[in-house]
Amino acid sequence: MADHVPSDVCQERMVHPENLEFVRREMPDFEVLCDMADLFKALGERTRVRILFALSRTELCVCDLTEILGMSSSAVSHQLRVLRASKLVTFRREGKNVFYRLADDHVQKIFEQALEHVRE
Amino acid sequence: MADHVPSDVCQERMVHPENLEFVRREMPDFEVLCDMADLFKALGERTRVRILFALSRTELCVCDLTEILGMSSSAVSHQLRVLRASKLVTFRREGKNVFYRLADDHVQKIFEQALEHVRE
DNA sequence: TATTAATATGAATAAGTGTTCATATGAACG
DNA sequence: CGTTCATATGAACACTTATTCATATTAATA
Repeated sequence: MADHVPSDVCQERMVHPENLEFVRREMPDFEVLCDMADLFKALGERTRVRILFALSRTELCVCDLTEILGMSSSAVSHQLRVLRASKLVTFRREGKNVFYRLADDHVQKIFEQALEHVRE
Repeated sequence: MADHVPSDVCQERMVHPENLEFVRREMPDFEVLCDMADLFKALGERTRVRILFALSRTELCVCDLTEILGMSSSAVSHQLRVLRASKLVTFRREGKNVFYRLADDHVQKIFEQALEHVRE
């Protein structure tokens, strides 16, 4: 009967301590994980995915994007703001137009994996 | 003065038609893009990123996850539900425990790219 | 300078989402 | 069978967010 008597420490739950330690050792910092979540949050929206996919083909001005998406320039502009904040796009001004492009090619690679996952 | 007279079609905006056509030709279907957005939406949350990172190291039961995250089992369970719905995790039952693991390794590759993007 | 086109932004509203709390299910075990 | 532990789920609340509308900015141009 003695074999289920708790040790000096309280029994708690039936966890797997070796797993806990292993995982804790390898987990990135909480902040880094939050930054990643924020990045995915920026990617996790219909309009923004469509914008990014369009920009993955070629540089485009806001006006082009409104045509491609069939949305108001205000709505597009608000979403571009989010993408700018996440450093997913950069832009340059040329006269009255502002041209947007992808900030780097991480997005493309992430999209490739996501496409594969979706198409299974 | 005749050179800015509209043609038979109304003038609309100063878009770049060659870009529009090029992008439209290459864009995946709207549905596919929505599925991708939903995938990123599932990835775009602190708790879920932490869960997935933990599972990327080893299979874990819900109880282990509550310990690692320092959260209630209810909160964890609700998030696992979302991850299940997005087919990001699978699970198997073993007695009273339910063990979760990543559904495939797309997530790992996506995480690698995201980490690189965050660390720049 | 006044006007117009392209883009940006603030406020407001409607829809979505994460956690907690209470409760339910499901399995082992006395 | 009744209890206990592990997990799941429904409802509610607080919080976030995407779009629209109105308005501001910025640049070209008459």
